[in-house]
Amino acid sequence: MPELPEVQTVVDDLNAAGLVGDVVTDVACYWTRTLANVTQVECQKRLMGKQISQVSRRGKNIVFSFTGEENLVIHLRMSGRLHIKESSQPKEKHEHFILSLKKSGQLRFHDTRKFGKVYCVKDLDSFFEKLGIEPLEKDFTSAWLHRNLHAKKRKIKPLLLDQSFIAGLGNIYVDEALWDAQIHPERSSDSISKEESTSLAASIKKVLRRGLKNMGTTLGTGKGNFYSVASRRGRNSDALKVFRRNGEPCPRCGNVISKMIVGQRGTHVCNNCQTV
DNA sequence: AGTCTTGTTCGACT
DNA sequence: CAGTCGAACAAGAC
Repeated sequence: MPELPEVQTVVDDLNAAGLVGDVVTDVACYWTRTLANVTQVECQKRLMGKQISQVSRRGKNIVFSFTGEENLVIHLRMSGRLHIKESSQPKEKHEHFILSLKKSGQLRFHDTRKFGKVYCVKDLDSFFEKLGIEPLEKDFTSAWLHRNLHAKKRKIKPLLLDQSFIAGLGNIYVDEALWDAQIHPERSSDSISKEESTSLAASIKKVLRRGLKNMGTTLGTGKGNFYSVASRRGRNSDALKVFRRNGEPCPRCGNVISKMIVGQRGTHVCNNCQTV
């Protein structure tokens, strides 16, 4: 569920909550596979007594950096959420990982579908080695996009979803960006012209920044939907133009928005103004 | 009851 | 090697 704007919203909330400077007093994991690359015992051994020096984001990953070359990386995948609670509050069914802190209480990782992952990482550079470019950083330009689209021969949508190509885009913002740039999701990457690359790069930044401004996209009311740290919903769903709007008129041309499968993912498209 | 899902990875296949 | 496809992970929403 959470893509770049949602993950950044969570990171901003964690920073606003004042986690930086706090110290780890305990580590607990209740679903073995959540803690992906270390055992609970090893994670505990490595983090106990360490102080949080920074909370940041890389792609869809949340990075807690500690003094003494340790990091905790959390990927929310489909249904992960982070909440800060008092240790006296009863543990909920889907809270699978809990980091206890000296001042702030407990950081709890809640994940109904259990796809989320927590990693203990010393060397962030090698951990993120295969992760692609950050779409909101200044090295992500239309020239970069055009050059790299032409280095591949893949359908544009699955390529944009590939985290080793661009880090942080997911199904919602890719559908929105392709609609905004008027490019059909099944176009071959090497068929995208220079002009189209320019509008696509601009559209990607535009939809991500709008999602960020609206503090993320929350769809529906289900438990698996996006909620930020203080269980706050994102307001970006009203700003979506095509995602889950199949059957509704395209806001640009009035043609009915349709839904199709591209790269095994549900895909929303206006077949009139997104050119094949 | 059956189908779908906002993410990622792996192996089989072309 | 490059790319595509289905399955797997797991639970809930519709």
